[in-house]
Amino acid sequence: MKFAKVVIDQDAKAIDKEFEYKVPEELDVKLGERVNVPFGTRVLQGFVVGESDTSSYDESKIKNILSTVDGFPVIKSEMLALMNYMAEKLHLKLASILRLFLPSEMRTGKVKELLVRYCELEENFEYPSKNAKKQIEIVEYLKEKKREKFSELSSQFGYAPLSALVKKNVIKVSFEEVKRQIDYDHISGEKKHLTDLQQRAVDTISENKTYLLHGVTGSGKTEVYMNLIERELKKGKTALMLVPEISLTPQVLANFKARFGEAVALIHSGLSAGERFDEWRRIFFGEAKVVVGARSAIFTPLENLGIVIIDEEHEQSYISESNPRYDTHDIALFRRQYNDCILVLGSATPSIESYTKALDGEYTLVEMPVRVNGMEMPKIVIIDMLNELRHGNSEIFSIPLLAELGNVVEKKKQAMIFINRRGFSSFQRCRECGYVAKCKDCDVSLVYHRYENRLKCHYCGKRYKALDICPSCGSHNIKQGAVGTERVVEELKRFFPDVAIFRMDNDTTSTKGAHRSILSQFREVKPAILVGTQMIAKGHDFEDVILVGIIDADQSLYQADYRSIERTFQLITQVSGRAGRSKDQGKVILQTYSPRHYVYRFAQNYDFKGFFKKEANLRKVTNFPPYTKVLRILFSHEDENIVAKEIKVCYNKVQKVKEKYPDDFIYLDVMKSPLNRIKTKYRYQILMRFKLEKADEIEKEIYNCVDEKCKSSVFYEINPNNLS
DNA sequence: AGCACGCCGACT
DNA sequence: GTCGGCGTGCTC
Repeated sequence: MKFAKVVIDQDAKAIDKEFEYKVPEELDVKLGERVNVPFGTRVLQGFVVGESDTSSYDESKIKNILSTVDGFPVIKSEMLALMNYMAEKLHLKLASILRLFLPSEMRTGKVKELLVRYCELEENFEYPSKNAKKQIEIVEYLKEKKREKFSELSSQFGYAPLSALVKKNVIKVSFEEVKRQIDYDHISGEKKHLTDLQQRAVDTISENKTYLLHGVTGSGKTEVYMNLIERELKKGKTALMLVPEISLTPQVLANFKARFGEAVALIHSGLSAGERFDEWRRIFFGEAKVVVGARSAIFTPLENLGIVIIDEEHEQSYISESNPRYDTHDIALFRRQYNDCILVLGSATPSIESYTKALDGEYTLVEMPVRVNGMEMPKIVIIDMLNELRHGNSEIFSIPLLAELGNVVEKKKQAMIFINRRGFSSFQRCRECGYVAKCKDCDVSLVYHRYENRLKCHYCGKRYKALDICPSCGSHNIKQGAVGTERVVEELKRFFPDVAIFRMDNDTTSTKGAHRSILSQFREVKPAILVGTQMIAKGHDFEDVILVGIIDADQSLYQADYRSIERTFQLITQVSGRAGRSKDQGKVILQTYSPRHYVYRFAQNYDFKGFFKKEANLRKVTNFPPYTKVLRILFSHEDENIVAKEIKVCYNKVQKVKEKYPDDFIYLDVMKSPLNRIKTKYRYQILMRFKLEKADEIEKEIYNCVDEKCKSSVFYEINPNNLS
């Protein structure tokens, strides 16, 4: 290599490209290494992402690489390929992609290897004098043990005699790196016997392709995953397993640690900087063969990958919504292909996208329709809250829910109350007839904006007057806003003053470990009620929970988002899984103002296939993904005039593209983002929806529309989850 | 990003 | 005259 292509490690659009440098003879620079390079008047760090014998730039201007940073390539070749893929496909900055591949600790340099001082006796040491009793003890101890931690000796015999021995050169001190230990629950790792269904799944998932594992809650997917991983390990391969929120699922980690021991590395946001740094290096240098982690773990540098698993593949947390924006599925598919290995997407309620691909043959469908213990799913009772109102009950809780709660208390069992509160915006609903305002053009629910007292469509930006009279029945009884967890706890205390009530939401779990602590407290008390948001939907299995109450199931149903119905189905199924893990069949009370909505009928019968058919058909006729593509381009800048002007220029160009493909575009418009100003930056967006056939072609043209040197920062998002 | 260069106003 | 404002443009 005479010339190296270097990406400067700076998060700026203007310099986000490859710069060429000469590699000096005496310097051994490898592809993927971090290097220090002269850049303008400064010295900056960069990544070597390419090499060649010739240069494509004025050679007299090409400078020398000054030095290497780590002495080995931190970016492996798979990740370089992934960088190029992500840059082209997702239009992300090269530097920001590369940063995903390294623990941030490596760039800031703040975290170092954890070094521990070890003590050993010098070869020809002078025996301490008779008076120095402690020193003699230490020497005798070391004669026996040969080697011991400085801190251990110090605490056992005292610091003074120890340091005296070191000073007299009786004891030699050396430093050794120790990896930080990560906290997890210890359980026994005995291998469970697989049911026929599980065994069949393990046997089926054997070719290097993508599988969608559709297994009902309690069908024992984790055990299947572990067997698959074991098989790959036996072949000398490595395994990557992603879970949605690892801090919420401690038992998954405990299971893996018990089964695979030291071979497991853990990557998630709850780790301290030092822990993450250590785990990353254990993976990089091949010590760890199995990685369990949240979204970002998809970028871990495991080599010789045999299997990638995405558990609960439908979860929203697999999509990164802050930059760089990416969908874990795309990255997993890339890595599967690159390594020619197995990819398993597992879920009790697969996403419409994934299930569609499975039916189309793109993924192979594997089904586990029965629970391991043969137990029935808990019975779901749908309560019509309008009916409750009509009968004079305007409380948060329906009569049947109160009755069931009373029953739980009497039996000294446990209940969970789930509040489906997402985001901070809400819809308006008529309390008489249940009417919810929808956008005329988009068929999504309108979102109520308090400051402006208006209803807005988050898809097309159209604004409507807020409701004061119901257009459907003429009632003035319009309600908005969501019921919070705090309020529910208050109300519960009124009805059950002597029962232990726990609350779990963002407010009560902000400190590290709070989550686990609330759950373990709850476990100890009977009778008890746990009130919480999404985060109680996952977590430990509680044997004594025989009742789950869903307060306002509609909350997620009327989100201004084409995926809201799908999400509601997933949520109900998941929450219901919390009830009846024991001998008693559990019960679910689901309170809704739209009892006739098909999502509840299908959820009640645990009929995923029926639901899928209905929902997929709706997406088809309303032209939403997976049958079309939604593309959002978000511009943001401090100066509102600049964003507005720049996005207008861009929009005009996109319109030209639309004219070129008149039959493919379903929708195109430009608007302020619903969250117009965030962190002093004004946000404007172009939204469009087009058919799939020529999507790649159209996308390419769209990307060319954006002026390379515009001042606003620009983000692209495909099929965004929310449009704020 | 961050630094140099450059072209304008008000100061010892 | 010259010190310093920040607009523009470049960095292999």
